[in-house]
Amino acid sequence: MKRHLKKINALIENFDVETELALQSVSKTKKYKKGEFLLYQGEICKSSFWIEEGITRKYYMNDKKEVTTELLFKHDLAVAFSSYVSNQPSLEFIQAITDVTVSCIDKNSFRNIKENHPHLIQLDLLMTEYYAMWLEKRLFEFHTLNAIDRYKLLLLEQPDFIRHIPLTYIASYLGISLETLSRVRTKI
Amino acid sequence: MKRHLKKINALIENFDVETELALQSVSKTKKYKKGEFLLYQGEICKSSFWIEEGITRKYYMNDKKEVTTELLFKHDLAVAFSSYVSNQPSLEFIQAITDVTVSCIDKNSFRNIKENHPHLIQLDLLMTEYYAMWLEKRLFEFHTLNAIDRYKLLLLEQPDFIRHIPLTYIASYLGISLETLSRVRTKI
DNA sequence: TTTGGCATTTGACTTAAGTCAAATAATTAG
DNA sequence: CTAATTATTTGACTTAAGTCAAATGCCAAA
Repeated sequence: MKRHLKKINALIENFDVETELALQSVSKTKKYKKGEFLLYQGEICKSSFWIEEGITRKYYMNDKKEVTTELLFKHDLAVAFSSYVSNQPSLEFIQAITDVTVSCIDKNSFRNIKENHPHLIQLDLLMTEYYAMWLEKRLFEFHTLNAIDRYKLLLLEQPDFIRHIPLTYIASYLGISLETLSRVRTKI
Repeated sequence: MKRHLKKINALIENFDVETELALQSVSKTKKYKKGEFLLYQGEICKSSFWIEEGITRKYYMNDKKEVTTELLFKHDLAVAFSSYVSNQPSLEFIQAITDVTVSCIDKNSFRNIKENHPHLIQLDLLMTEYYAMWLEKRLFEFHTLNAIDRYKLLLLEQPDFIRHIPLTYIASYLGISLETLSRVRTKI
């Protein structure tokens, strides 16, 4: 996964000036306050959000309960993927859980500039591959680890981030109840 | 998801003859007997397998138990994705569960011809998007459905599954024990 | 600095699904 | 066709995690 991020960075480093400008031309800086929504469930996701600062999460409602699907930090890309790709209403919300600054990239404009900038379609592919690998990893962890071990792994992989996030979100991200998470924490 | 498959097909229909030939030049028909392996755990996945005929599955071992990650049918693409993308040893086996015929596409050759055939990188992107959406859907189903409903959904979406596939594989694909699956089946 | 509202923990109980063992049923090989 | 093997079902019991309710901790605004 890390290796793949390096590939992505290497590609971006090698962008020619034109490509860089094109990308800038379709990007727009936006700011959201803690608690505000970058995307609502039911909306079609028409842009991707490159996190410049702060933390966001993706989640959906199931049975009046929130299921957090992803936690996104500085230099992550927040998108309601299926909605973005297939132009269908999003099942997910995207919400700022701290004040955030994002670089908002319009989807249609990005599609347009991809035509003339081969590096950009490569970037798109690499990012999508990265996301698919991340999803595979997440599925794998749900199948092979119990609540305790999933929490331990999260601590291991994202130690500092976890500090700033309410346990409710972490529990729902780990797919366990808040109470179970609380109990897990005492056992570590 | 269906809409996305249509996009993929539309793209393939519109391939120019050169692209088509290039693709053929890196493809090679192979046959496997029931039970044989297209890929072993630990191998680096250096090709993708387009299923022409038959059924395969992807699975890994966890605690001496098999976890089936994907069942693949005619016109599906079987790849150990993370291994393929990041050149790391595969955690997964790919196994023929009936006699199968596949069109085996060499990864490096495919990467080479992508350079000169822009349609092919578009194809790559669309296929990867499709896989990522499928993974999202699978995660969603694990989080929102219990054993009974996951089985019902499988019956609904892939009725032909059940006919040709031993229950052990179906159970491990649904993430439940064989016994639970057996009990679920009586309750339908 | 107090108060009201979240966030977290703790306790008692329930439940979905797993495990282990054994009994049938269905295929396959000889 | 029959034995052997493999697949599936059934039963009794266990367990990880969920639920509901209450207690405690913690911060932020008045």
